[in-house]
Amino acid sequence: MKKSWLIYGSLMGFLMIVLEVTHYKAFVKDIQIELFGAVVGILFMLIGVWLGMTWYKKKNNIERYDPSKLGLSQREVEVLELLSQGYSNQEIADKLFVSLNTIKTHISKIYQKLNAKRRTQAIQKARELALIAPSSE
Amino acid sequence: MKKSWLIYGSLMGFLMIVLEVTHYKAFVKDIQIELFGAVVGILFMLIGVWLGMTWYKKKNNIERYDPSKLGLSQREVEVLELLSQGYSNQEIADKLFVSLNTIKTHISKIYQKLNAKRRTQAIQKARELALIAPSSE
DNA sequence: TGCTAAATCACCCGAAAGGATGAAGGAAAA
DNA sequence: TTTTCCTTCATCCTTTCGGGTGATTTAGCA
Repeated sequence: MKKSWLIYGSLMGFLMIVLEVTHYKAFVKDIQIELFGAVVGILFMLIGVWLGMTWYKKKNNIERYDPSKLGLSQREVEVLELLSQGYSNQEIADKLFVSLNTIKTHISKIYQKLNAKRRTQAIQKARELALIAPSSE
Repeated sequence: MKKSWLIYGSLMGFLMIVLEVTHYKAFVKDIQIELFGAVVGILFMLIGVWLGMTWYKKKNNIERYDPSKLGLSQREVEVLELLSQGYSNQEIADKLFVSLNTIKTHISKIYQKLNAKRRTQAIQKARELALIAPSSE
């Protein structure tokens, strides 16, 4: 996080200098403003592309969390796994030999801990955090 | 593929106009060239970030099963994608600028075609068939 | 040009899911 | 031995989902 901002800052600083130089040259040598705009545009576009790719890469390279670091208990992970496999609450309850209410309680806590509002969102987050099998079937 | 280029093209066209206007104003009202450069830079930076993320996303997308082989329409795949990203029907409707009922209809057909009973099951099956991104954000 | 599929939207109704809250037994830790 | 957490279960209530059905418009195809 901090590192990317350092790089970003450095680049911005560097660009300011470049802009200054370009700016004066543009004035002194009477270079057309369109060319100036084009150069600036291309430069920033390139930086933008690089930044975009870097950020996206980082975003998708989240470290695999230990379920316990999120406060998820074994049972909750178990439920989460079945949840992500497309089972209904009732089916999960049957599989784990507990009541429907129990499953609902577990799932409620899973939502809190994963900061999810829906089961599909919980699946999504669990997948991002690699809490569940990559493409479990 | 073609769609992204359309968007890109449109944006470029739009920006050309913006640049033209900015350009003339810069001349007429004697706005400083630094401001012009900054505006151009920020605009292209934004586009660049967007492009970078989009391209990187595409690059990392494994080939997907042909949705048409399952009889899934483009729109249905689109809905399926959002579905798998954890959005509620209402949210999907808002994102696609259609009514909730429309989304429900789409989803019903998706279930039929994927032979799913629940949205979580649809996600599961779509993932198995690689109809959707492996770990789409 | 009539047929078909896609996309859109609506209404009704029951099922499933989710939120809030409380409670109780047991195990582990402080 | 308190305290804390996990697991279990419950009730009440609201929201979301999903099934069924039907309708309209538009675009492509035969």
